[in-house]
Amino acid sequence: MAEGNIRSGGPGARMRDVANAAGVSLMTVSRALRQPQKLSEETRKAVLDAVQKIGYVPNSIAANLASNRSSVVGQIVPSIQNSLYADTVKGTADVLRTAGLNLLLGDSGYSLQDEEALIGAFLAQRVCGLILHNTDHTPRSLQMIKRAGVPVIETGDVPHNPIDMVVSYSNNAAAKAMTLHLAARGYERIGFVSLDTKINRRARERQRGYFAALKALGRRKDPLLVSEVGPGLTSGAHAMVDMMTRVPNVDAIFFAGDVLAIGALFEAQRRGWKVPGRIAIAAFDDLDIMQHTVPRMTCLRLPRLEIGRRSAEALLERMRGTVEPVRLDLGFEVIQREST
Amino acid sequence: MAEGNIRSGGPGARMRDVANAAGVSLMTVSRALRQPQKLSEETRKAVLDAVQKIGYVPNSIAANLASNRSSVVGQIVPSIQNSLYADTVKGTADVLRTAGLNLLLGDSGYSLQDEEALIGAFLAQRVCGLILHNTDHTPRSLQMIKRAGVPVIETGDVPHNPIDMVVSYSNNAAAKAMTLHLAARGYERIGFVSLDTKINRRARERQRGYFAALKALGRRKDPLLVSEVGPGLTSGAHAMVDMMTRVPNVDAIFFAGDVLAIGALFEAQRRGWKVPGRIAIAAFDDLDIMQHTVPRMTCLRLPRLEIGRRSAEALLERMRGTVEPVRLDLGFEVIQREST
DNA sequence: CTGTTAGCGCGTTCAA
DNA sequence: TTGAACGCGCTAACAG
Repeated sequence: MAEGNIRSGGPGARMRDVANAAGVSLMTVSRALRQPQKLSEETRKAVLDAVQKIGYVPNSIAANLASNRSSVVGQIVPSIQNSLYADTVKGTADVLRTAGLNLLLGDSGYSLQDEEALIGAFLAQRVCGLILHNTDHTPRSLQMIKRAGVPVIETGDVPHNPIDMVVSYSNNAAAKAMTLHLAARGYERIGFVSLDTKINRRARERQRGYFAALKALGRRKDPLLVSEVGPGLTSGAHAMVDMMTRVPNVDAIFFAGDVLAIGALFEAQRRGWKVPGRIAIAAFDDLDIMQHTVPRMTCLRLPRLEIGRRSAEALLERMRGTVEPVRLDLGFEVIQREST
Repeated sequence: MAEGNIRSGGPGARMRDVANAAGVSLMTVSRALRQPQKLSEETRKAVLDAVQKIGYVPNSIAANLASNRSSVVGQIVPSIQNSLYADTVKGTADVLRTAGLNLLLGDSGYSLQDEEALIGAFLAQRVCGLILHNTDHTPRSLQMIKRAGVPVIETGDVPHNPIDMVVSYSNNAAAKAMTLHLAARGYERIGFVSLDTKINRRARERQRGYFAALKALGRRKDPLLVSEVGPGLTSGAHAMVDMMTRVPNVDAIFFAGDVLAIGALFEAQRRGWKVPGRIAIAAFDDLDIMQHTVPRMTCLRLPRLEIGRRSAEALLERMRGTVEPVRLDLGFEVIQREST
């Protein structure tokens, strides 16, 4: 566990000191801070004045231990750098703040092993809830969570077998909807580019949604129109060029991952390919930038921030006693713009 | 303080249970987990087996209280959603993880009051260090930090009067360098757009750097060539159009904030303005996207990730006993591309 | 190498 | 409305 840590502060006034300064007992100070209405006005004022004067900062570590409560929520995202997750984290942080809770944040780097390690560390910190942007977990992760009995929110997809609560949208449904949308606009040969479906369930679900749409349309899967690439703008550019080389008459490509679509659009600009004249491009997620590119990008709008907010709220609900596990599908929206 | 929290877990095995199961004392279990080399191999193995079998998750809350150590670092950024800070957070998180430390993350929303509240909450959690992406703080913030005696890193600029440690680059120097660079490339009337300099010290320092460059060049400040706007792509677009309306012969604009430059570039594309023929555009920060736009964007490269990493490392150093406060200026780099 | 004792700073539970 | 005793789960400091 934690090694290179430090003595966490200098002298640091304790509650005892405040009690002495105010001429009351320990408990009175404790109450003044947590249940002010239970004290007479003058006592309360005396205590709070002493707190101010001494500059007392409560020790929530001790409070947690004594009360067996915690005021920290753990959230684990696949990548802090990815602005999509940043939105969700922001939503969570906002709601938690208003409730006086704090956020312990972890980056799993898309690795289930790392997620497991983080879950262990967070449970050791006795978080009062976990928000996982992932629906696959190692057996040990599941075991630890069950044993701890901590409320959990899964997010990022709708799992078939949720651990506890779910706040998300369906990758499958979203990808299917976009594919059908493109077909409805008259595109005949729609390519699909995503991240690695073997290690990334969200990518896999999106690909399944794409296939489901083809089936509904009575079209055949064409392996040449499906590709999986790494993350990043450059990947998107390459994927587009490769696919157009293999299948010259492809007329639309649906990029179901990160910033792939933007990379492709920029590459098309560089090569002077008309979008959507030569090739139509659709993206999965409505990043801010999608409505500023030239042409503006057709995409799906996912409730990123809302997922973070609702997740935190679901946790708060549970803490207030609701037992019914929240299972929310927040849906999505197809945004038609000029790129298709 | 924390209100709507929850009993943090079900039964949850304690160290006592492990001790019983392994037939040893409490301390032996504690040692097996934290100083394995101090135990005989067989004892250690017996204990660790028991830990596995029982599924024991240590209680770091209790450990913290008993040892007066903490394994949590607090980091406060102005905006989690801003990908610049996300990079820094990522750097911090990575280094902390390898050291077994955890990250308590806060979003101050650019407000000193909110920063103060977060600092209070983090100190209550007895964090073993603070990383603040800000060099201005309320008096109460400063007082709390001093009293707590916690190591602090300030980041995001080089403060004249650091609280403790600093890991950053100089906004002033960077802005000056870019302005000089533009002048050296032959631009005569260089505009400057930033965020609000009244509430944002980084913006202020950048503006000062721009003015310093003008002075060094023997050019006059022209108020019409200086503007302050809100954040966002749209702001950048408007700022450019406004400035070009006011000063038709402006030949370059240096956007010293967020994604302003990208918004401007897209607007130029929409209007069919040649970049840099009609107007040259330079950006402050080397977002990934800067090297993919058409034309690619001239910008400053700031050591975002490195700031996060080094900050965490400086904290670790301090915890290992180094008293000398780290004061690092990690510098920057001017990246010349086709937009200027 | 292992165990025992004492207490970290606070909240809970009672009694006053 | 206020206070005293006790213990949360663990580690430090010692003893063996």
